[in-house]
Amino acid sequence: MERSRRARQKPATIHDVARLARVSKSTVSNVIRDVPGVNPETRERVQEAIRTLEYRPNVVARQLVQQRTTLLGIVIGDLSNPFYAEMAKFVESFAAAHGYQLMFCNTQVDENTELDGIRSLIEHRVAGLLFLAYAGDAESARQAVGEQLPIVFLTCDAGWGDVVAVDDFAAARAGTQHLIDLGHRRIAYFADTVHEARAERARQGGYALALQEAGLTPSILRWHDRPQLVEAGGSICTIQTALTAPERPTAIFAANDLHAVDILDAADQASLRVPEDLSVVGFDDIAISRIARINLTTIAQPKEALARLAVDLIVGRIGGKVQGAHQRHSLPFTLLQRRTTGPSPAP
Amino acid sequence: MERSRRARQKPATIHDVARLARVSKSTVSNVIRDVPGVNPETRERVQEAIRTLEYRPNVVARQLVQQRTTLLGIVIGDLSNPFYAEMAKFVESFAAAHGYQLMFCNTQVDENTELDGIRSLIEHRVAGLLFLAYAGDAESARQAVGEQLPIVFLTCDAGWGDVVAVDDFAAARAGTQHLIDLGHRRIAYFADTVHEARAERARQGGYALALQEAGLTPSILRWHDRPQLVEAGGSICTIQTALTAPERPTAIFAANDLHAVDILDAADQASLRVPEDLSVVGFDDIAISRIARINLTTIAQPKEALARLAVDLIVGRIGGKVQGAHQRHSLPFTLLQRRTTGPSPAP
DNA sequence: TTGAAAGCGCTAACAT
DNA sequence: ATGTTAGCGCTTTCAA
Repeated sequence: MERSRRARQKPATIHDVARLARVSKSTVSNVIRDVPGVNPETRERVQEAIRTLEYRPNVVARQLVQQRTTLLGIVIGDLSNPFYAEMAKFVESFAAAHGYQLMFCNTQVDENTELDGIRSLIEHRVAGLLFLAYAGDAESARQAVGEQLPIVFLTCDAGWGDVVAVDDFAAARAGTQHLIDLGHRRIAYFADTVHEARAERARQGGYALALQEAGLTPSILRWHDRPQLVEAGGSICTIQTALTAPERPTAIFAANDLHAVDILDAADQASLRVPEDLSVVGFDDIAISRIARINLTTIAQPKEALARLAVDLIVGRIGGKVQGAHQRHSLPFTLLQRRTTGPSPAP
Repeated sequence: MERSRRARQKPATIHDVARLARVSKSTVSNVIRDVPGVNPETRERVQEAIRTLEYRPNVVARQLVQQRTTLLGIVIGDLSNPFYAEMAKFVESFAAAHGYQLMFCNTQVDENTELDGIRSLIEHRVAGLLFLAYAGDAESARQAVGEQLPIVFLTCDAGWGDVVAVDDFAAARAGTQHLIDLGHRRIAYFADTVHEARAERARQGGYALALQEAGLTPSILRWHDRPQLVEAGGSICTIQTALTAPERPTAIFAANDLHAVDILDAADQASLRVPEDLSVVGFDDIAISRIARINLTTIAQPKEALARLAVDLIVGRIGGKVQGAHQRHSLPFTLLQRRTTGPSPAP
């Protein structure tokens, strides 16, 4: 018993199976891979041997000889944002349906770790790379990746590789327009901390255009380093101050739902009523936004469709079914009018 | 140009580097692995070649020859639960700090897919397996895994492998006792849908014991298949009915924060005031529970410490630094009294 | 229908 | 200080 345990410390190999079944490695290989034309009797003998040895094919060896893996690298900005977690979940399930596994790399920490993560993914010879909101420097990532790998940017964009996303610019414009239509004149944008990201810039751009068309003045808020502090037009103050000052915004368009919830929370703490005193629009439609206590007006992204398309696309590229120049897929967004937006308060 | 592109379709190998640098493969290998005793000049020549060829060591080949990987398999119940997403994030970062990558497998879908996922992880020769709330059948998973792999159950338990978790039983008991101390007599438990899981059973057990000691009668609620419908003591009704019936509970202990938020939402829709009419206690302390609009009384788990310990443990087992029987680490929980619990309403 | 043999890219003795 | 060699476990021609 003790002996057989020890003996099995090293997992059985195809060779062990072949010996036990008294066939050659090739025959075992044929059985494993379901190649037709194996004598049923032989097949049974091999399978018997596989069972008794608890043999598990070594994918590492297979990958080496086949010169390809069924691994997809996924780079996630921040898993603790439910939007990305949900996206990752969808991606995982579609990838699995195509026979791909996910190696992942969450990389909020710092830019070098991030690059190391990407490098590690590549050294593992992932068949493709999926970026879910990459925040780092686009150029250095591009260099680390090189040319020989299908890349898909999902709900983000770095200017190279395929892109699957909603039209962030149009979406932000629509969200802002909704506020303008409600009569608001002082509408602020609550920016994401990752201001380099293209998606973030596009959202901000859509916001700015809507304001400009209405003859209004943009005003950008963003978290400062320390909690509860925001930067607004170069000066720093508490979020409560920003929300209650004389020239306070009557409406805020937030870069994402998490930020919108932060605003809601600050408003509550400043005894501001939503939407009577302050309207808030978010972006993403995460699960929590739907409950009665939040009931956030937001731009919904079609998460499942985005994930499916991204996976189909990258799998297509890997298999050579998709070729040619970078594609750009823009899926429709939806403005969900819930209860955090209402008419502008009288001046 | 076109030619050089084509030429680089296949990534450079150690052999290419050796040829270009006019040394042997071993020397290149020594340079890559930072083996001391390489002539500085030679080293420079090799590094030059590596740069010009954009050479990236093939981890797959290395893994094959070294007979080990630096991959950790992580099985996640439900990534869309922020608790698991946050845990996964911590695990990823500690694993990366130890030089390990994560292959992941989210598997709510169905049990077979789940087993396939585990099998795939094993065939990829992950060095260890981390379970974050495994929901499937413990025995079949155990069989799929076999004996030759370090396993750590993190915030869950299947009765085999190391366990890193809080004392779910004691925690649930404490949470329930808090409600009892507030004078509540009809306290229900809102169960997780995954009732086989040991952690879930432990929580339910702690709840039951606290009630029993106080001479009160347990009552279990859980989601039915269709939304908004719950099972309570064999009968099925809407959640609103369950919360407003004559014999309604005045307090609910929920299996996790997500469920607690569901209760809050249902209470809002039934015009029940929290905590005046209904007290609610959760479990996990996810980020959203902290905002003013939720302000959920809950049992907090030390997420970062749990993740760190789990990773240290599994890395220790892999490296042989940790040996012997399965360990069971119980980390302290904290009852966070916030604003969803208050005195029982007068009868 | 089965087997023999070459080799995927790398590491790790062992020689030189 | 560097090179030679023998595999790691598998797939895949090609022969038998």
